[in-house]
Amino acid sequence: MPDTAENQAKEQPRRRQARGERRIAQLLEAAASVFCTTGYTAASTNAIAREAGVSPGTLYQFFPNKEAIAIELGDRLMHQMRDAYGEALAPVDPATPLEEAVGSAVDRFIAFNCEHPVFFALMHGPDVPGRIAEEHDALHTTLLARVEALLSSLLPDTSPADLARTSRMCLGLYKAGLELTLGHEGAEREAYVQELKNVLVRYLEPLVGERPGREEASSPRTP
Amino acid sequence: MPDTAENQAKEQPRRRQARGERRIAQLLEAAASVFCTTGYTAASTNAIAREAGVSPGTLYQFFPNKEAIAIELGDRLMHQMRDAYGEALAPVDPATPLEEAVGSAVDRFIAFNCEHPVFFALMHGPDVPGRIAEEHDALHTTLLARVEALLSSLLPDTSPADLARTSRMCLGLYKAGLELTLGHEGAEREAYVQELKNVLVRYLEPLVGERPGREEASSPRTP
DNA sequence: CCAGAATGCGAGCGACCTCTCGCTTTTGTC
DNA sequence: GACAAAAGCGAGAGGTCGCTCGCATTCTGG
Repeated sequence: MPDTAENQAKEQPRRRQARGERRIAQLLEAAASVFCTTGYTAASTNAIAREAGVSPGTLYQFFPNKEAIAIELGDRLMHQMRDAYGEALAPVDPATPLEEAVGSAVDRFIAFNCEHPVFFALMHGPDVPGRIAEEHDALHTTLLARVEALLSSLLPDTSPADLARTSRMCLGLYKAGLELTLGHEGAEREAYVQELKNVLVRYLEPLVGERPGREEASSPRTP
Repeated sequence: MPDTAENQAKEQPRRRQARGERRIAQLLEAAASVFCTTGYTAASTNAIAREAGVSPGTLYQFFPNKEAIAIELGDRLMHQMRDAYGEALAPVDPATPLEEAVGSAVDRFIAFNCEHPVFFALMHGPDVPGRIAEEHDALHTTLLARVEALLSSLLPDTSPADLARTSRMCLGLYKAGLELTLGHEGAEREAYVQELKNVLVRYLEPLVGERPGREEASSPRTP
């Protein structure tokens, strides 16, 4: 199969110059900024082009439509996340204290979301259409599976239904804590992160309390 | 001041016939349905009129603009909520067990939101413009103040900053639990309500543990 | 019963948004 | 330097949506 014109739907639609790659990065950055402040639907392609300092026509030189911008942005973020924190929830040494497991997982994901606030904006808005919602669902399912795996190793004797419910609950609590965390800066942000950890640990502690080799540790506030 | 034409901006803009009141209720019901399925911004006034079985012109006979529909809907819901559950968070007998206080407050608000899913759609979407966001903020502030008052009576010796943070956290957790609850039906819904109560109680328990006349009660799962 | 107000209609106006198209300018290659 | 491909432009086509306006119909008070 020769690399003719009709092969353009796969991988490399056409040859890009270095300038083009730079423009793409620039446009994605601009899109991230606009999506963050206005959300996906309210963000106009003209506004994204203006933010990037190019004409609307130039934007459509590199993206077939508005949705593709969000898709590409989401894909790149997903890759970055997998590269940086792919193992965040994977290793589940049953001997790890609950505080430590929860704390490190929360820290990793909070850090990523603080560095890339678009991620939350894209994955949280109820206004995203088709394809992006699919990405959202895929991510949610992946995360849910990870959490479920982690919890099932911590809570071996729990029914699948309870496990699924508890996992969803943990994800929901994390999302709520993330929203509060992103809404604050500096020391206050740190405090919210700590509160989120407290919530999760205290929620899960009674469920794993029967595990061998664990002592009771209850610190009412952060020491 | 006579009740002339220029007095129409207050209270009763003009005289309504019974048919008009019926149409208004009908339009609001249709709007609630459309808002629920598509969100506020994506909901078109033509779609609302179609859902109500009237022409677009008729809709604008009763509402000056799209925003006013949401405002009126929000106002009516707020009134219903105040009438039905206004006292839900108010009475704070310090002798009340934490489980009971949290449980009844959660039950009341969950019940209201289950009966009126529009409420969540209107108050949750990040796409709502100006005035509705104000209503949202007002409600949030009110609820926050109530929670803060309730917690301050349970936790007398806590700094105002910690109190505010804990209150916000509780509200955020409630919102997360509400979303999960609304996403399920029947027995599963009940289970999520119970999990939400567990989360809140376990989160707050260590903070009120020093209160006199309380015994430790830790039930790993719902009995 | 009738005058005037309230209700009801639906084509269509203006604003905005996504995306296109013909064109010029820049870049890489021989 | 010549030439093709890529990058860049911006007016505007085509479409949707909020909302209006002129006119027809139904109600209500005197």
